[in-house]
Amino acid sequence: MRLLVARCEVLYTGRLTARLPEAVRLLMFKADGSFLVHDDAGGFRPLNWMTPPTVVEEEAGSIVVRKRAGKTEDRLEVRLLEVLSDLTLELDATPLEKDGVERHLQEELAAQPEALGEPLRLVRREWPTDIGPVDLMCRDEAGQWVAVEIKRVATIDAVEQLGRELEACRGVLAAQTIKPQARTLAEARGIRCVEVDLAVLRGEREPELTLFAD
Amino acid sequence: MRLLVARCEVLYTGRLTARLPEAVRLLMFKADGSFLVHDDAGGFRPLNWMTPPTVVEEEAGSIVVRKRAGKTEDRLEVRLLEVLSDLTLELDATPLEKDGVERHLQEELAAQPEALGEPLRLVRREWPTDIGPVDLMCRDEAGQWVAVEIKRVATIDAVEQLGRELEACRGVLAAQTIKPQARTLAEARGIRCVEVDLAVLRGEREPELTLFAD
DNA sequence: CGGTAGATTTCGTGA
DNA sequence: TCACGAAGTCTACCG
Repeated sequence: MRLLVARCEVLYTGRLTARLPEAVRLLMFKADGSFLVHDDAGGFRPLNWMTPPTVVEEEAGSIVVRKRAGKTEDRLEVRLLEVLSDLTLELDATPLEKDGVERHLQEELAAQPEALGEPLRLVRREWPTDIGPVDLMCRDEAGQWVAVEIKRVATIDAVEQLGRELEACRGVLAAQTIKPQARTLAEARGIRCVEVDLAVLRGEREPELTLFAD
Repeated sequence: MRLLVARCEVLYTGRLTARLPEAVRLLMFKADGSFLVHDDAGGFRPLNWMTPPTVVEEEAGSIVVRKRAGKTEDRLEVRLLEVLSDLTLELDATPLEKDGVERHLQEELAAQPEALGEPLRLVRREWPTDIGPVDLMCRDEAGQWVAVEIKRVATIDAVEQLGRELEACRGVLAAQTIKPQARTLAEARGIRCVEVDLAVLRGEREPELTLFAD
């Protein structure tokens, strides 16, 4: 990785056009071809950037980062006015080990569909349909099909997505969080809502009031 | 901004839990309180991060970045094993000047709704409805209401969004790009699709075949 | 402060 | 390559 601190002007042309006026910023060149322009604010997102694969061309006082993006070209032009620091270093690249995303929720609910609040029998995970896959396809005690859509946070879009499937079967929306408007729309469409807790599903925590148990 | 290059282990607990095993990485502390962990791959996104407002606590060989997020707390713990570089610098913060986002498309189409392919009269921009605002609300020659939804890239979700409004009026979906599935669904629901070009709307380029005109 | 929609979303996965 | 859906999405805006 190369870290360049410089007074510079940056121009981007691609999906939109954007300009960064002359100022002192951090320019970051990653070994994988990524290029990022950061300043001292704006949080997690760079001001400008380009993701790999890129081509970097450097000349005196100017850097151009290019990338073929469809039929057009994405292009970042950096005009260097003053270089304050130029540091190259060797970093490792290790994967991030995550736990708690939607897939884990799906695994737990597949193993114990009764956690959805009624006796359900799992028929298939990732059931392919014309319009897209259903997360869990189940049957209830009456033998009727029940499509289960799982989200970490359910918004109105999740209701729409589930609504597309429901011609001949019931629907259940399961999420760690369900937005009020999503709940309202879901219930108006006959979709049952269940809020689930991953830690409870895994038996790592008791349902309800664990926080205040002594 | 402070740039710390160190061999470290990073633990995140919050919306999920994640761990970065021991390796050499770049730790970035921005003046606004942002904290980012980058390695030499993975493109634009940090491996771990925390957006402001944060509290940073540093002790010998360990850094903790904390943030209150709702009722729980987001927490990043960094165990420092070896510091290879520690650089503090003064950067400027200037805004990015963008052009070509959805709002610009809306401005142009509001000024010339006939660019949507039929004689339309604009009644209001950002018309508030129960379920959300309509980008452009127009009337056609017959006096019927026409709701126009504008996207930079239209997917199936844009069709759904527009479909919610269409009880008593027609719908037009305008975008720079319309995905094939979105187009199919839209037409099945009586929603007309128009692909528009911002440069053409602004008169900066001729419609069609400009690329190959000599 | 909560909810919604936009983003150069980015990123992964499957057809 | 294309298309769709998740993301610790983040971020701005509006109530």
